[in-house]
Amino acid sequence: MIDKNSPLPIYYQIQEMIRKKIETGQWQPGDMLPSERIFSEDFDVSRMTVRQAVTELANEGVLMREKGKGTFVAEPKIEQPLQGLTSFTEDMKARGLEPGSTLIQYRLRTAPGKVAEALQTEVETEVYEIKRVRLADDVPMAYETTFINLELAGDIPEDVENRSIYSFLEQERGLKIGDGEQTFEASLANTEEADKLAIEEGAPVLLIQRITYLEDGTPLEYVKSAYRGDRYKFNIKTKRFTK
Amino acid sequence: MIDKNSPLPIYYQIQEMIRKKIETGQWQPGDMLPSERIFSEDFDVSRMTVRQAVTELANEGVLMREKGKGTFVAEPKIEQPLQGLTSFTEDMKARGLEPGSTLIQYRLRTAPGKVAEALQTEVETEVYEIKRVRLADDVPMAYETTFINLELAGDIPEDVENRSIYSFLEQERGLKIGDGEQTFEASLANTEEADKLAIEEGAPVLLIQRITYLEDGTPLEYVKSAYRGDRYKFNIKTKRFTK
DNA sequence: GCTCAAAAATGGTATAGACAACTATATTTT
DNA sequence: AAAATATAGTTGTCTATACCATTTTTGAGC
Repeated sequence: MIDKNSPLPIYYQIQEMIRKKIETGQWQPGDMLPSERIFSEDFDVSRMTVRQAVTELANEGVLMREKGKGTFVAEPKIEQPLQGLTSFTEDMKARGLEPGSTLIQYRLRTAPGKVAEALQTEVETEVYEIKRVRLADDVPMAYETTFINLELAGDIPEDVENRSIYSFLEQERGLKIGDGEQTFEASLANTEEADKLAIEEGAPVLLIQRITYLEDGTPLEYVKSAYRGDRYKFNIKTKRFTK
Repeated sequence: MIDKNSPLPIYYQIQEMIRKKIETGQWQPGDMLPSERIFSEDFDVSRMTVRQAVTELANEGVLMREKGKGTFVAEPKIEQPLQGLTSFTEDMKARGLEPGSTLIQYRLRTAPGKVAEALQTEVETEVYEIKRVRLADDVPMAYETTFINLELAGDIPEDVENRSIYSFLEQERGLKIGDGEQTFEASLANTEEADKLAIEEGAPVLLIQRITYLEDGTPLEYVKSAYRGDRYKFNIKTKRFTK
């Protein structure tokens, strides 16, 4: 199970082993892991090496340590998805609403200046421009324009409207999504937004812009969304880093 | 500098020492730190103890390690502070603006229903209610109402207006701030907000509500802020957790 | 059964040392 | 002068051990 001759560090192998046990459900949330001493005996490694593996997982929130008690599989916090980066689809589901979508525009074009800048490409780069009205329980919730780098994403079928682009790119294209940057801003609905969202011009809208990066740091998509101010609140959990 | 008889762990003392050197500018971004071996000799501690201190700081992004080269003070990524939970004061400084504050109201009162709920206390609980206009380079940026549990925070001097409440509570009260929950919402300025922010009634405002928790999970404060929509964008970096 | 004290088990901190992998510099060889 | 080689310095990984603080379990005595 642990290969001391592997080029991969032992602590890393232990980490992956633990992750797998949790992923496959062999270890359930709340379950106590073998103690560090047991671990080190079973794998014939030093306890400090086990700790190096467990410490990282504890920092990630996968495991919970309690002095004198043991190390446990952490509960998958229900709100955790919103802690990070979510698609509209995932967001609405987490709120108990049925996500939907109406495709307004779907085309390939060269990247506008701001988009090229955000995606760190040239203005000649071909990008998808996808405009959708996003529905929650069949009521307009947001008007969203997505720009995706064609080179990275490959062909995107036009029927994305009813599924999460994220899950499509992850499952069909094997892209690994990493971090994202978002900005939030309050504004008033312009004519187009008011029309698509079925609200009055000048009604409050929450503008969210997001740049999504792959795990290697390459910008994948740039999304501008206008959410109805009267129907949508964005929730996020944040962690304080000591200065 | 390092006290082996202190109740605080040695690695923690080293951590704080490094932080202070960076904060005070004695160590500048890009500077190379003394090597781990030098550190361990100078402080007469084991190298592993030094590593424990440095590892955490590297994880936080304060330091950068490069194998074969050394450990360096990380560039203070402009957006990084906003990755976590920041006070208005810290936020504005990170944007290169001079934070200021005008005290509008400062009193003790029993907690209103929503506040009691957010702070997980009873409505009879005494809380501070502090209303402040927050300035950036002397221009109104946000109108903020803070509720803080008296029992947890103890007496708060009235001159908080010119400092960060966070830093006061951390430094003077020894409270350790943990996570926070925030909601973002677009709205239109009501009469009071318009007056305090020197904008028109009905102008767009970004409403941010935040509950701040201590490390042990106890709610410490509940803050409602109205930011000028024409002057403020909230930036955040988020990380995607695999489902 | 109950209580209290002792023992065992657990994670937290710390040591002293070893070798590996990588980088930069100095030195030698060509 | 250029290239190859050695050398020193750095972080990365790992070992074996020790003691501490907290929690749980055990067991003796009642």
